[in-house]
Amino acid sequence: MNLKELSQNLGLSQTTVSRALNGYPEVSPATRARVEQAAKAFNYRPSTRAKGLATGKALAIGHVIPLSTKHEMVNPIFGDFIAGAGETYARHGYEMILSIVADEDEEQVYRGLKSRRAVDGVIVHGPRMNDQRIALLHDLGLPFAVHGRASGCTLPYTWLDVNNRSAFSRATAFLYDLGHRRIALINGLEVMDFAHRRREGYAAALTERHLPIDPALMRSGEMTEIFGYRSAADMLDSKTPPTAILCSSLISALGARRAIEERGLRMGQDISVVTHDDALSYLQNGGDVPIFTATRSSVRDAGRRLAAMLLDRVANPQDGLQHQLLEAELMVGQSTGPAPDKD
Amino acid sequence: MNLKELSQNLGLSQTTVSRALNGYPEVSPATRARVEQAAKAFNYRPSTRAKGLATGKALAIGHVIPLSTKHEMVNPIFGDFIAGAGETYARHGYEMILSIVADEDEEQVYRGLKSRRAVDGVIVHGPRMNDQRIALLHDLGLPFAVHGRASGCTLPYTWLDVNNRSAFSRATAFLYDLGHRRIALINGLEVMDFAHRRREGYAAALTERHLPIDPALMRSGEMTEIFGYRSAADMLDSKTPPTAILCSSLISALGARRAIEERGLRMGQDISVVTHDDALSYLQNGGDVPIFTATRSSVRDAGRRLAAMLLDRVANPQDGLQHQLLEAELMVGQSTGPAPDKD
DNA sequence: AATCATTCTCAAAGCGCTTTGGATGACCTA
DNA sequence: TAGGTCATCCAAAGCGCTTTGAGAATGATT
Repeated sequence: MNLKELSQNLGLSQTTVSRALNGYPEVSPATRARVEQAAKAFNYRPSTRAKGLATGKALAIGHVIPLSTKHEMVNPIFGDFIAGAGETYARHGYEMILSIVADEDEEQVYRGLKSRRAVDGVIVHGPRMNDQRIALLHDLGLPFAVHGRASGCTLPYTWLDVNNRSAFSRATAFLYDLGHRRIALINGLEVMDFAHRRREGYAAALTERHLPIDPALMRSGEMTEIFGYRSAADMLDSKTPPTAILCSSLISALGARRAIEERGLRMGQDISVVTHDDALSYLQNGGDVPIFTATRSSVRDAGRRLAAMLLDRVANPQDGLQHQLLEAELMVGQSTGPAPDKD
Repeated sequence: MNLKELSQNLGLSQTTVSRALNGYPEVSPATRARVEQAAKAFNYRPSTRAKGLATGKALAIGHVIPLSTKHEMVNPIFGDFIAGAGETYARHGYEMILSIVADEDEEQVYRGLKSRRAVDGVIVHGPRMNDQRIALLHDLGLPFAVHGRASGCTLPYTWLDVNNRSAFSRATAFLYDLGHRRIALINGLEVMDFAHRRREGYAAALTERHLPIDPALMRSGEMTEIFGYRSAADMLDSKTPPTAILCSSLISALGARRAIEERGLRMGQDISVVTHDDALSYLQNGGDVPIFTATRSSVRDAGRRLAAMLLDRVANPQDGLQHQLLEAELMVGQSTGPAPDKD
């Protein structure tokens, strides 16, 4: 069923039917009702392509997901983020177009989306330090919004980020207050902006408290279970092991816990662990009482919000750029406790 | 830059330029080269929408991801599956359109994709037993391909599946051969077809070996870490604990391992564990030597293949339906060993 | 009864592409 | 020279929608 058939069916012109369906005022309520009813009955929906051609809008938002080139790894948080964004798009009649792409092809993908006029805007995932994508999108004139920020980029842009710096500095302070003095950091890849900020927060909190920044207590890598395990095992086996560990992800925290328990240590007593928790649907941090003490911020909620910000930008390009900085909650669970006595 | 501008620029008609770009024979090689060069120089790409309108193809494939209604959970395997499918689409100039949707809205989403002519076909994720989506898509006349199968559906359809039944029956046999007689199953939700088949394979292997099927040794639920932990803990604490555990996912296997180690048991000696491993990029089963003995099948590869099958179906609707049944590898790792002596 | 404002409705153009059905020469053949 | 083939290229229609610029119909006003 297309517009033509529908309008013939109703004995009206295409114009009238189109206007009735799109809420224009120059249609009588009676006619509008009749049209809407028929549209429903015939399950009529305007062709996205035709509508897009006519209006010049694509009614679609692109998500370009970078593939970590090293391990061809898809960041596991993106499922939840996208679920959140999808909710927003569904509500606004937008489609989500997904490209998963290796770093070296990214520029071509953005250019393609632009020149094929396939999307009205894009979401930038996983920003790195000095991310060149921001300048590229600026040049292309393609509206975009960034999930996170890119330290070192001077250009203004729309973003939504968790306050990673403050989250990790608070977590470090929390451990300090429990008496911990050797606090380790098992971080994500520090070319990623979020990981860089987390380290800054961690380091700042240590420095404020006149604690040394010890490279032996810092690890950075892709946040897998095995990376968490190896990093923790390695540090725990050293001559001066940490009494507390700060993890960048629940997945690597699971690995850290394994290393801890494997050594006969009890998490929350012998060793404290704090992790960041993205509140992923398939990786819940325990039930009512969290297992891990965590800095928590829902990535799904971030998806909802950032998508809304981008749609807003697309609809009102003249408005100023929006930013949202979300504070993570520090939730105390069973994985932290006072530092054990030294002796 | 659009076709009109490009052709004016070249002093050719739109027809010729279009033909040159689309590989039609009635264009001289010289002209074609000139056109291609200019297209590259101006970074011209035909508008997807206009092309779609003119050809009647959408040049897009829809992926409808069901949201597990209970916990609003996005299946963690879908990231890798989609990465694989995306590779195929990129190679063929197709776009991927994603909808993440709660069960109750699924029908509307499929109808919408069809009536808006937004996609040429869809991939069905996470088929359940007697899945009604298959009949729906059949009725709608929307080409589709299923990742998995739906037991109970009599209609023919294109699918790609891991041989879950044989994988789990082989894994069970493997444990039996090691001397295990009390083998537990920590399965996914058994409304999901894959989980159903895994249980069948498990049960069949037990029955063949004249072992009883003990409901006390079987758990079914969403495959989270905590579910694996609780299920394993529960069974290990019973009067007659299992000596081996079969897990449906690496994530729940991690939980099971935690329960095992928490009880001072050694995995691979006191308790054996076999898990299914989807070879997810962010959840690797150890390095060179797998940690878990596992039935392994790359879900990313499945994405690549199924996408290719669907594109083939879209391009050649008259051809017969394709099916692919992949056998999982049984990889022996460190988590299995002979059953401990009874005495 | 004539005029005007107000609703409501319509025909047709246009969005950027593909594709049909020629048209135009150039080059042979007889 | 006329007729026939090719090899190239083109004008225009059409895909399904929105939107412009008007045209009828209605009712109110003079």
